[in-house]
Amino acid sequence: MADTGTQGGETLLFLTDEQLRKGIEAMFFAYRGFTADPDRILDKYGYGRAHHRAIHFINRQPGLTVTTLLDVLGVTKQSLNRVLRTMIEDGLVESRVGRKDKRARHLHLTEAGLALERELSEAQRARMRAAYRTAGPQAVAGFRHVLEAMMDPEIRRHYQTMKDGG
Amino acid sequence: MADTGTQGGETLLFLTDEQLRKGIEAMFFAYRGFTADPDRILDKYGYGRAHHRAIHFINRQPGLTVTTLLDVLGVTKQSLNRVLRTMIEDGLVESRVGRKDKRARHLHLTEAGLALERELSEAQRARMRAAYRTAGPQAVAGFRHVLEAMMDPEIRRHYQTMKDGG
DNA sequence: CTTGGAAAGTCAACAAGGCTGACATAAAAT
DNA sequence: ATTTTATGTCAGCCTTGTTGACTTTCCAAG
Repeated sequence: MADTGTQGGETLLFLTDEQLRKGIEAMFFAYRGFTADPDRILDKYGYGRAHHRAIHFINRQPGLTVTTLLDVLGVTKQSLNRVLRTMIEDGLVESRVGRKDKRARHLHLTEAGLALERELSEAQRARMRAAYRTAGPQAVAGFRHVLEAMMDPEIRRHYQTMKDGG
Repeated sequence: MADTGTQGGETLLFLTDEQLRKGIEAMFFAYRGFTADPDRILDKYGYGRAHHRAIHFINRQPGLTVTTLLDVLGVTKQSLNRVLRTMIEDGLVESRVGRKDKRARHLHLTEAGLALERELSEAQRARMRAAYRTAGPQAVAGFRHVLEAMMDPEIRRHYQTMKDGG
């Protein structure tokens, strides 16, 4: 392997403005690909990305409260409530009153919600899987490492918390 | 180094659904970080992400036509025209009638436009640079590799074209 | 020279999904 | 008893995406 390591000399080539610009464009274009497949599916059902994000995290952490979800998504409660309400009305999401704290609402996906989650995440994972396969395990490790370093510290907490199935 | 290579056995751990899910969340959270700094700057001037994207690609390829930009950004001309018009009125962007083909409009940043571009891209590159530095050159190569594999083929063309300063 | 069609721009209308502010209710905490 | 927290809701605003219809300009082919 070529030594692109960290010791000396012309070793920081990867930090040139041009390299950084390419990284920025890569993020922009890749994110488009990342959302393309789910967007098409969501469209069929009259939903949008906001619904997808909510579904994703409710599935990830069933029973989480509205406040927790708000925190993870980083939007206002009015904004979240709009998408949550439609999904509850449509029978994709169930909102259960807390046993201990009766103010809290715990969110769960219904069978229909789980079905949509699977359809969405299968499409998204298929693309991710293809990219991973093309790039190889070492690249995947690097990918994750850079993305993690790019997050805001507060957000990184959410990410890592869910690592172990918080 | 631990062998995470491609030969056999438990070697495809990185393709488990759980690993793929983590990659998906990493993209989501990292993209938030990626746009956070420019968003704050844009807000000061009353612009949005759409303006940033236009500025980025006009700077990248000065003199490009509206149609080309439309193609790169993947939005409708009505949508692009709205942000372009405000930036032309505000004196950030200049639209020059083509010499050969007088229908075509060639877009350039003015001094003011270049100044905003610098402000935006410096902020974005600073974050990128920090992430790159933390992760190291090998990780950066992997990062770029996975992102590239994640793009739609048609989009990847744009990306690679601009690699050499199209 | 006429005409077909591409490039660009504009107007109108609409939708998703962000935002703020104000306010209501229930329940927990002090 | 009072304050704080969690949730939900109403109203209104903004950005940025969409479609559809239409005009002007002008290159290029016939």
